[in-house]
Amino acid sequence: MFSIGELSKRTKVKVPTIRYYEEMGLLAEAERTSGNQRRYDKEGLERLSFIRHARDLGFSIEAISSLIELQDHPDRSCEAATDIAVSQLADVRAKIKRLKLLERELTRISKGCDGHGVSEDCYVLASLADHELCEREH
Amino acid sequence: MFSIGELSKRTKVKVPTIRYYEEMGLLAEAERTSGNQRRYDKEGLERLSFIRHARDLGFSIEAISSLIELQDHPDRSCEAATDIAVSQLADVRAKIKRLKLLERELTRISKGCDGHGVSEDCYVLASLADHELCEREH
DNA sequence: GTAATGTCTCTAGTGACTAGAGGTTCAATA
DNA sequence: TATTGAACCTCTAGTCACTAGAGACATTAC
Repeated sequence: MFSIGELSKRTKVKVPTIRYYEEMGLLAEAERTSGNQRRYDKEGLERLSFIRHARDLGFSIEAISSLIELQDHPDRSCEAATDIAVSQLADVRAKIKRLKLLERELTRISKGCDGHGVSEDCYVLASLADHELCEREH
Repeated sequence: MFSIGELSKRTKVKVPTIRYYEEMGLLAEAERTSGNQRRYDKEGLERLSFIRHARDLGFSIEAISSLIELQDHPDRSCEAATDIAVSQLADVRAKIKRLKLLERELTRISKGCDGHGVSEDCYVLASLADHELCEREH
């Protein structure tokens, strides 16, 4: 059994975040010492690692809730889990797509001014003021 | 002179968002009718278009504030403006990089399970539980 | 026994909005 | 001119996933 600080060190999840996950129902309520401090075991550690990893991959708290629910019922179909992963993947791909358009536009805009002039003639400011100056929709 | 609803239509920025921008100091306080309703002119329209475009490109409210400050002083050096744009570009590139790693990992994970089994054997869930199953850091 | 560190709960703040309540004003029609 | 209905006003609170800080209590090392 170890403290919340120890759990934090092992999982690299900050202490207040652990408490937050408990409040959100992602982590079961921890056992307490006689002095009301939380104590964790291997199971708590594994669950938090799971959450941490899923968060790192960009899953929402809600999605992680569903995944944990499935984990707790090993006999259920895992269709929902793959659905969540696939939708998360689609999300990531959409974000990449959009960011690439932005990158293109920002690169163009940045190159338009070397920063040595005055604001009145700045291509960066002009570009932002006038969408027409953009190469394409973004 | 036109109403906030009209401004909203022309810029595609929602009405409460316009009020929010005013509160944040991005938009000057609008003139009011005798009945206390906001009225805008061409200048307000142009400024909001500027904000909208910058937000679309992912600039933060704070960054936009600085850009507007520069816009209002046409004689100042525009170095700060190009700095902001360049740093925004770096930001976008960093995000793309990270998302590509995620995409790779999520693709691999998604392919590992067709969703027809039970949760106990699900590769998606196993991957999330065990970071070691990942190809690389993400 | 004491001191330092860790932990507790609670409230409030972050960014960029969005939603809703309850009331007022405007513009178009009868 | 009177009425209606849409648009507008302010204010508060909610979103997401935390993060920060205050003030009090517990644990651990010496």
